[in-house]
Amino acid sequence: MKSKTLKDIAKALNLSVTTVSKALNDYQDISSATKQRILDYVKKVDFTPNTFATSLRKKESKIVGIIVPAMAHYFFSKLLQGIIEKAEENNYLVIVLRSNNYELEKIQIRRLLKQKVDGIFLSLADNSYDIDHLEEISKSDTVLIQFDRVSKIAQSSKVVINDREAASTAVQHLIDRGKRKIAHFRGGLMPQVAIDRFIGYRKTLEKNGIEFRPDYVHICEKGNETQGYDAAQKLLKQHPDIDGIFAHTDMTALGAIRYLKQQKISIPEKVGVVGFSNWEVSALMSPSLTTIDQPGKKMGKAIFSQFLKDLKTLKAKEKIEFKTKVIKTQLIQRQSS
Amino acid sequence: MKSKTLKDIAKALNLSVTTVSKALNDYQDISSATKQRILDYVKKVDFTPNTFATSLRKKESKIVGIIVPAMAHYFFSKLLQGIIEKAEENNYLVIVLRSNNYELEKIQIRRLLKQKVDGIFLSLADNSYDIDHLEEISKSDTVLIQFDRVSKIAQSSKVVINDREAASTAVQHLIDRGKRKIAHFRGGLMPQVAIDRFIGYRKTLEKNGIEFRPDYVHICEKGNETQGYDAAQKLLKQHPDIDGIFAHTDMTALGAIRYLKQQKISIPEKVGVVGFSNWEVSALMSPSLTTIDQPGKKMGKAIFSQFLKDLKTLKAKEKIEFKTKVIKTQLIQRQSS
DNA sequence: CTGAAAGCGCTTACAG
DNA sequence: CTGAAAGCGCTTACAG
Repeated sequence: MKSKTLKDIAKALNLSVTTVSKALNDYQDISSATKQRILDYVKKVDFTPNTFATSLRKKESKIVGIIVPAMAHYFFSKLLQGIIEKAEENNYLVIVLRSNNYELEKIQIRRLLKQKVDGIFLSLADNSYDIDHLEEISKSDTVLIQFDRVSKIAQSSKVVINDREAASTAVQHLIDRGKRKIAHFRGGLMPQVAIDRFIGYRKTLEKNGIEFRPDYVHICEKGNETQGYDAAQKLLKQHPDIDGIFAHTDMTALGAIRYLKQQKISIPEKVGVVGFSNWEVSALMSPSLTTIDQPGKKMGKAIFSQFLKDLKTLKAKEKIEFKTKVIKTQLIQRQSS
Repeated sequence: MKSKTLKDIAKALNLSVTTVSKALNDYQDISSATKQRILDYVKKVDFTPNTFATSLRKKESKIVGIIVPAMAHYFFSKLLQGIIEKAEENNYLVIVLRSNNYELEKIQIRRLLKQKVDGIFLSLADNSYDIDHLEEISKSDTVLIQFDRVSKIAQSSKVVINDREAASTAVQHLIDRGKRKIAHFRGGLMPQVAIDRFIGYRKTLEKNGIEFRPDYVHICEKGNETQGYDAAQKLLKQHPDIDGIFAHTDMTALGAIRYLKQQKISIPEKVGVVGFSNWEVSALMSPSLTTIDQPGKKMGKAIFSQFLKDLKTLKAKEKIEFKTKVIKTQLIQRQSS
C-alpha cells in the first residue's frame, strides 16, 4: 500500500501543500475553519507525514540512542525502562546499542551520529582511556548525556549516584551492626565508580577508628557471582576472623554468601554481607541480601529529562550549562546484615 | 559543525554528484581509478551520506523495531541481545518499545510504521484479541516477525519454542523422579503459551496413567514470585500429599520453593519443583532450580535472520513464504528435582 | 565512463 | 489568510 503524501491531502481538499503543512504544524497564520477541515480529513484517512522528509528538512530525528553493556543486567534493564517511558511520553524513539569496550564504543557512537540521533546516552566502558569520541558527539550538534560511569573531564550533563556516599552508608551500617573486620570486594582499578566506592569504604573505616587493611580488599573486576565466591574463599582462608563484607555488586555479594553458607559460617551473626545495586534477586535469596538501592528507572527518567533541557538550549543556539544530577540511593536492610 | 554532503565531495574532486554517489554505491559503470579517488577522499574526510536523504529516496530505513513487555525480564533481555547483535552485524539499528496490553501495542506499532522501520518484531500481549494491527503492518510493506506469543491466524513468519513439548519434558522428568501427585501453576487462560504448557502437562500425566486433577492446577497469571508462594500455600493446605510442582515461570517456581522451605517441606525429597525459562537466578538459588532452558539469545538471532530473508523476498516483489522456526529447549536439572 | 536533471516528501521564507 | 517556489541531500533513469 502506497502511503499518502501531503500532496494527496492537498489535492483532495483543493488546497496547497503549504497550507496543509501549516495546519499540521500549528502555524498561526491559517483560518481555524481551514485548519479544522484539514485536521478532520487527515484523521479520517489516517495520514502521518513521512518522517524521512521531515527529518531531512528539520534536521532532527526524534530518535535518541543509548549504549549499554553487552549483557543482561537488571540495573540497565530498569534504566532503559525509565528512558523509554519518558521518551515515549515525548514522542521520541530509542535505539539501543551494546558496547563493553572502548573500540566498540567508538563504532557505536559513529553509527548513532550517522543516524543523526538527537541525543546519545552513554556510560563509559571500563577501558575507555580518552574522550575523543565524546567530543565528536558535541561537535556534531548532538546532545550527550553521560550516566553512571562518567568522565570527569568530558563536557556534558551527567546523571550519577554518589558512589562514595553510598559505599560509606553500606560500611557504616556494618559497623553499626557491630562489625569491625570488614573486607571489601571491589571493582577494577580504572573505573571511577570502583574507585569511589573504595574510597567510601576506606574513609568510613578510618572515621570510625578502624584500621584500613589492604589485605582485606579483593578485586572482583567482572562483578559476577563466581568472583565473589572465589574472593570469599581466599579472604576467609587467610583471615578467618573477618566479620563483614562490603561487595561492589549484588552478584559478588551472592557469591560470597554461597561460600559462607557452604562453610557453615553464619550470616549475619558471624559475617555480615552488604551488596550494591539492589537487583531483583537480592530480595529472593536466602538469606536475603542487604544492599544499596540504585534506582535505575529514576536515573533513566532523569537522563531523558536532562536531554530535553539540553536539546532545547542547543536548538536556541545558546550555550548549554552542563548539569550533574545526583540521584539518591538508600540502604535496603535485609537478612544478610 | 555542519556535516559534509555529496555536493561538497563532488566539488572538491571536480566531479559530479552523480559520479560520487555511484562510487559510494558500488555501481559498475565507473572507472576504477575515479572510484578509488573518491573512496580515498571520502575516507580521508570521514564522510557518510545523510541517512534521511538516503531513506527518503530508497524508502528503507535500515531500522527495525521490537516491542517487549514493560518490565525487566531476563528472557527478553537475552532475546534483545541476540537481535541487536545480529542487527549490528548487518548494519541495522534497533528501536525498542514497550507494551503489555492490546491498546498500547497498537499505538507502538503505529509509531514504528510512522518511522518506516523495515521490520517489526512482536510478541503479542495477553489481551490482544484481534490482529487488525498486525494486518496493518503487512499492508504497509513492513516485515512482521512474531515470536514467543504468536497468533496462529496472523500471516507472518514466526520464531517460537514448542511449549507443549517443553512442558511435557518437565512433567515427564518429575514422573521419572518418582513423583505422582504433580501440580501445575499455569499462566492465564488466554495466552497460547499458557494453554500449550498446560496441555503438555495434562497429556503427559495421562500418557503415564496418572489421573489429571483440575484441583491440582492453579492460575498464576502474572507469573511472579508472590503468586507462586500463594499458590503453593493454597495447594498444600488442600493437598498436603502433593509431591511435584511444575510452574510456568521460574519466578513462580521460586515463590513455591520459598513456601516449601518455610514449611520445612524437603525439596526435592518430599516435593520436586520444576520451573520454566532458565533465568539467571535459577542457578543461584538454594536449592537451585530445575527448569526448561528457553534460549533467548538464540531466538533473537533467529528472529533477525528470518527478517532478513523475508525482507529480501519483499524487496524482490515476490510473495513471502511464511516460515515458523521452532527453537529447541532443554531441561536443566538442578537441586530442586 | 561521466553528468544534468528529476524527484523522494516535506518545511519555510516570501509574495500577494 | 493562502500558495508558489526553493531546497533539505540523496539516488537513478537517461543522454551523451
